[in-house]
Amino acid sequence: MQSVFFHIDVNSAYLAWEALERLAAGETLDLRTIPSIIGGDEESRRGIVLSKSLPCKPYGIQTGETLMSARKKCPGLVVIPASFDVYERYSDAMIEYLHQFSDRVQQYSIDEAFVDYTHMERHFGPPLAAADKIREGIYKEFGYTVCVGVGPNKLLAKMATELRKPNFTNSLMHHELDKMWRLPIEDLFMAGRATVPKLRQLGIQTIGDLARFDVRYLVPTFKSQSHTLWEYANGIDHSKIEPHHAPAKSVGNSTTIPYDITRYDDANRVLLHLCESTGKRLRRTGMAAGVVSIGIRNSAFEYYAHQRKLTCPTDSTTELYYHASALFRDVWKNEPVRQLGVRAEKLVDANYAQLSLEEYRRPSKGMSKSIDAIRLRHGDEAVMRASFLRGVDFGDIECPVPVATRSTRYDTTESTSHSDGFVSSGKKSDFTLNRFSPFRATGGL
DNA sequence: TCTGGGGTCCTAGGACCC
DNA sequence: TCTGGGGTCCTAGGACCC
Repeated sequence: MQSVFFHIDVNSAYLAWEALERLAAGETLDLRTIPSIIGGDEESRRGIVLSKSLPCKPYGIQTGETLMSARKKCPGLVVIPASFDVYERYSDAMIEYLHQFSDRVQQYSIDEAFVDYTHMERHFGPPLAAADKIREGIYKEFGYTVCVGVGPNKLLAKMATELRKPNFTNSLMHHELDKMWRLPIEDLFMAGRATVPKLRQLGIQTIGDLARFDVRYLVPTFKSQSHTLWEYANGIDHSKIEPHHAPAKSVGNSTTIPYDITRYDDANRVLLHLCESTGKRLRRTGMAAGVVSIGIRNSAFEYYAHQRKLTCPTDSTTELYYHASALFRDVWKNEPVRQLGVRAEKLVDANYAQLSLEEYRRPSKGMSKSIDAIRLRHGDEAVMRASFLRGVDFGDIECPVPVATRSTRYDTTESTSHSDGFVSSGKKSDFTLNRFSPFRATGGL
């Protein structure tokens, strides 16, 4: 029995979903009918184009280019900041819809999914007809267009989706491989920025060139990657649908600062903020970090990271911050910093995480949880760290602005020099969930 | 074009142990 | 002792994806 897979890819996902969300809220203008993009924060002036409407095409606006550059190309461009929580809702609805066609559905990213259609023909007809049914069904049900790729495996289904856009069904079966072989090598899945120049060096220009290449001559350059690349070029892929997203192996947050940070204290406050959001996500998912890492990008866009294994896993903001700050102190080269990141890695179940004696003595863990609870009820700004009260403007970082008149101070009894008091501001605001990506973005499919 | 923010996986070298 | 080899852990860095 020949396997059949579908790959579903939402056309201009963020923009389409944003447009629909606004129409549903009563707006009359459909963003899809004017030159518009979903991009970063306008004020930080460092955003990029994440998604664009079809009318952007004549202006040559590309996904990934800076907002400034896009604006130059099209002065009347409408720029909308991304609302990932909204897009996740639309994404989840689509996944649920797809389940009527097969119980083997894999959410691959926020706007892509795989469906294993093997053995399902008697329910919904031949693959191409079923693929059209999905494409038209999604449009009827939700009002946006998708491309559907049909292939004998996930790789070819995904490659098929790219053949014609938007709103098409394409097939790429084994006997149709020449459709893919004609494409330039950079169109191959896993042939990225670093790999493509090396392949070209070997005289490989198209996917077909790579398919015919003697794999032995790839090994010196690409090592273990050689066989994967060669197999992909030949349409070979044995990966299975993974219907349940695997538990996250790491969580983290990073941010680009609107101006380059040059002071140690400013960097620390950004780190603290990042530790708060990371810690909150850990606690919400019941995980604890066995490794803490920080990432630094300097004004020359060079990136370096540092990590540290913890003697005992933690989900406490204060502990994350203690380590993040120490790591930063260890490696910062005293150069202007434009981006900072904090990651929690080697995640373990917090319930099984071994607690050190020190942890027992500290109130920090319980306190982090209490603060989460207060914020859940009264908003993020209901409780804030005293160190934020100076109210430095971090632009796109949601740095709480002090509004406290009557404040209550909670002191921690921690012995670390990095502890911060918390201040209750009494201000109420809606609680917004931190963006959480349940999706796998792996090296493979 | 001067570049966001979320991830995963692989490799290689050094430390350390037997 | 001037000298082996294998295994594992830790860390840094690079590559890819959306």
